[in-house]
Amino acid sequence: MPARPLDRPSPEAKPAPERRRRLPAAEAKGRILAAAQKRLTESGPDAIRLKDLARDLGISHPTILHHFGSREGLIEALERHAMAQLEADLLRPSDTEETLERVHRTLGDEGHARLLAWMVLSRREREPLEAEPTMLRTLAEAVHRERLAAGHASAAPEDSVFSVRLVAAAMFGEALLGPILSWSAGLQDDPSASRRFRAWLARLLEDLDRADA
Amino acid sequence: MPARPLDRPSPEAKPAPERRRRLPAAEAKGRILAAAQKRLTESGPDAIRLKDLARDLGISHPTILHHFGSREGLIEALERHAMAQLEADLLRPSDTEETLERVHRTLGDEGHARLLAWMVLSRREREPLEAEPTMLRTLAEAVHRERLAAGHASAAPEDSVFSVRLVAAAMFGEALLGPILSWSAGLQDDPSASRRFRAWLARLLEDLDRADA
DNA sequence: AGTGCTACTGACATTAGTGTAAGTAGATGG
DNA sequence: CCATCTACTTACACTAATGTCAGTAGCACT
Repeated sequence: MPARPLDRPSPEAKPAPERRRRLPAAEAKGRILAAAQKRLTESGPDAIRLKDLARDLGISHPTILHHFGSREGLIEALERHAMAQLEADLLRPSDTEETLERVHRTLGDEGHARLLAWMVLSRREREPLEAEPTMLRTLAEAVHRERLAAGHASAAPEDSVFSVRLVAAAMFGEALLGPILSWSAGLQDDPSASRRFRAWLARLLEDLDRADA
Repeated sequence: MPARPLDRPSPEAKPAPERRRRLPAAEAKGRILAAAQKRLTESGPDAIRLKDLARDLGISHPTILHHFGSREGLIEALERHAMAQLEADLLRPSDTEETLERVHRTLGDEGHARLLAWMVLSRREREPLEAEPTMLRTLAEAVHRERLAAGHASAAPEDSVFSVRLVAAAMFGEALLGPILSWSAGLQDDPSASRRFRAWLARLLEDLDRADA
């Protein structure tokens, strides 16, 4: 039986005609982005292959190209998407320890640290991440106001900036290297080590808020 | 004139016979690893392409395969090489601020943070980095001894572990995200911001060493 | 000098990955 | 109910990357 490549695949042969589903563009893009992010955070930088991604979603790979133009376009959309999500996740205020836990969830379990790291690594030539959010500034200002309100007389604005910077860098490093750090510190498989560390850090930060240097 | 593909490329046509150089295997491997590391830290994860690497070195790409068996073999060798180098760089003791500066140089300027991040990202399935060094443990023990020696009565061993962990995570994060953090904090292009931050952190750590909680 | 070992090379096979062309079919508005 | 728009598909073209093969040549040893 000769194949008729471009015709519809002979309806009488296929048991289930498998009615094709057609999503609105925004919805399709969203699903593709989510799947790409999952692949990236779970399996690393080399895991975003159009065909694999398409297979995950049960679609064909040109569909992805249809929505994003090119692989590069997908990557850019993914970066914008991830940065927006990260910013939204981080800018909800709460008390110190709870904030650290939330940041840890966002950065660690949800894979935003891996995503961010990958973005930084694959960015060639120092071109800045477009539309850089000014999260840290916002946070630092909030911290500074709190310190003043708490009667911390000698609080310098730069101290607050540095505190926030320390937390950001440390939580990012902890999210990426956590298991390695635990191992390297000799606490082989103590899953609570990371949480105790965050609690310890929260206390340290609260001391900083109060201390009158 | 018919080509004679497999013969030597017709000596009378080549102006300079360009005498071939032959290195001892260890030396050749070392050069290849160094070039691979340079590419990785400068241009990101996708930059280790055998042909490009070979061109950098003025050799042919099968030479790399000859020495490392496969691209994967090269990657593994690169990881071992980098971890050994990192450990050697970090385990030389000195005073707090100087240590931070040295760690920053190693992690930042020399690109070990990028390398480490890439190793973590591309590691599939949580397989541990083989031969994990116990750097942090060693450092934490040193810190703890110093605290006791300085008369810090209530020093708990875990506090030292956490201090070291904080520094490790923070310096790693700072090395990778430094410019982004500066930007995000509103200090656009102040190149000394990162150094002032490290000095601030060094003072904080020294306070921790002395504080009697 | 000759011989053996192996670092190294050019040419090629293979595969995998991005992107294109052309056509199919689901939804929506008239 | 028809026309149009576009999400989506299959088949294919092209490129680039890893890896193989057979052969070349530098270097050490006798």
